[in-house]
Amino acid sequence: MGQPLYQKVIDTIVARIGSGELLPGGMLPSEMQLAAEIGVSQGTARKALMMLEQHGIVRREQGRGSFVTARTPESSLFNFFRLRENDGTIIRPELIDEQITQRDATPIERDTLFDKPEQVYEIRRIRSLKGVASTIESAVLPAPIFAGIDRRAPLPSALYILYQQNYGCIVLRADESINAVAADADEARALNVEPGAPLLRVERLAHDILGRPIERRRSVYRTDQLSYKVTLD
Amino acid sequence: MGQPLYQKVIDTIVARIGSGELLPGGMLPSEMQLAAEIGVSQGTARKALMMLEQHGIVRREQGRGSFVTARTPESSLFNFFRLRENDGTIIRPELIDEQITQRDATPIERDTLFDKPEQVYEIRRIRSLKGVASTIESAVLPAPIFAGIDRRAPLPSALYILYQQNYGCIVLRADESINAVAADADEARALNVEPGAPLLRVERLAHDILGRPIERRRSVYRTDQLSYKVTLD
DNA sequence: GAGTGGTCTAGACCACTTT
DNA sequence: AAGTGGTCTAGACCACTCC
Repeated sequence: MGQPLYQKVIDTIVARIGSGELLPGGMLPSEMQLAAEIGVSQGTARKALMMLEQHGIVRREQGRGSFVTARTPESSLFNFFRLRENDGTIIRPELIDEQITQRDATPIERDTLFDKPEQVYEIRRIRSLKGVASTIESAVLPAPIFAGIDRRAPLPSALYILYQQNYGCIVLRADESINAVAADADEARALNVEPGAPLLRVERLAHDILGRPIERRRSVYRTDQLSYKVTLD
Repeated sequence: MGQPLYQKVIDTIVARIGSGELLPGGMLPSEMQLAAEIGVSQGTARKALMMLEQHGIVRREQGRGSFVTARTPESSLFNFFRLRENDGTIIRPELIDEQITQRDATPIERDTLFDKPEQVYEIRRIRSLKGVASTIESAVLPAPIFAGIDRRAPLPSALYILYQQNYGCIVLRADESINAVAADADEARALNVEPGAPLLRVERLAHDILGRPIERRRSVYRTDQLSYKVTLD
């Protein structure tokens, strides 16, 4: 055997999720069923399920079963939206403005997004926090994967739920690059600050359950009242 | 049994590390030895060791053994120092200036640091990246735990190695709160930027292997050439 | 009561490192 | 050759959920 048997179990389950055979929130076969199907022992199926749980791909509940991780609007939004009150309280963003366009991919977009798309959708949004316009976001998606997303406006606040429910893309990881920048004229107007005021710029590349880079996002935040909070380990 | 047996194994090992009986980098007993010592099966000792490995507390190597995680200057520094080149390359900071003082703890320091210390050490440093003064840092430590650290100046660039090797504190987790701020007069002078220029302010609370909050740190970074990079999942 | 995952054991064989 | 961790199996009992 070139690879461990539990890896075969993992691959099988991830493939079934990716193909839509297993839906987010849906129940997986039990340890015994999986073991019998794939031809391994119950302990090996168990190890695979535990590893999938560690990766956040499945959730296991004693007495009930194993389920494909369904990111709720709450968990999905706040796992990747890190702005918090200074005491750590979560805040619900509210949509102020939204534009969706389809256009040619820039060279860097084509090179960094999955499958090197020639066309992308760009979702531009301005959202408020606690009644104050606080975020400007631009999300860029490969058009082949998210076909027709421009006809779904207005989009929900939690985009990743939309990706999951309508396009089968479960976002599990995002790499972010953070800088302090001075507000330009457009940003100052949209966020109601002075030009040159310090803003937090966050550039993100989000990956789905198969590790495919499926979204580039650039966000600009006011952080005079709120903070970006993260844990390192 | 109120708690799982593997938890007993974990607690035993963590206690031995915390007490100095097991040193960072040192070898742990084998799975069989641990099982015999604590009175569990080899599989249970194995599970405990694997969980400790996931938490980054031990490292396991096939054919060699299990070892207490020794954070090298490289891994320790760059796991918690997130400034990178825009392409992700790591950068080695160099010390420009350092001051260590002992003083009364502020109320918030006393309340958030381990054991509510009345006295703290404060380490103020300015460091350069790629030849440009880029970071101002202030680390605040409980004096009872870090007794005499003020006599160790000049300190190494990787403070967490010092904490580990001389005070038995292995830093494994840090909660950070990030804001974009405008440079004040002092910061502008130290970092050679205009007053009001955007800077990244990072406030950190670092916890050791026992979960004790042992350092408050406030850093201010220039991010015009570099970026703070982090992965969310 | 039936089915699920959680814990624990005992043993086997393999791959790797060290002596 | 001896010792280590890595994989895999088979089986037991428990705690929990659902019917």
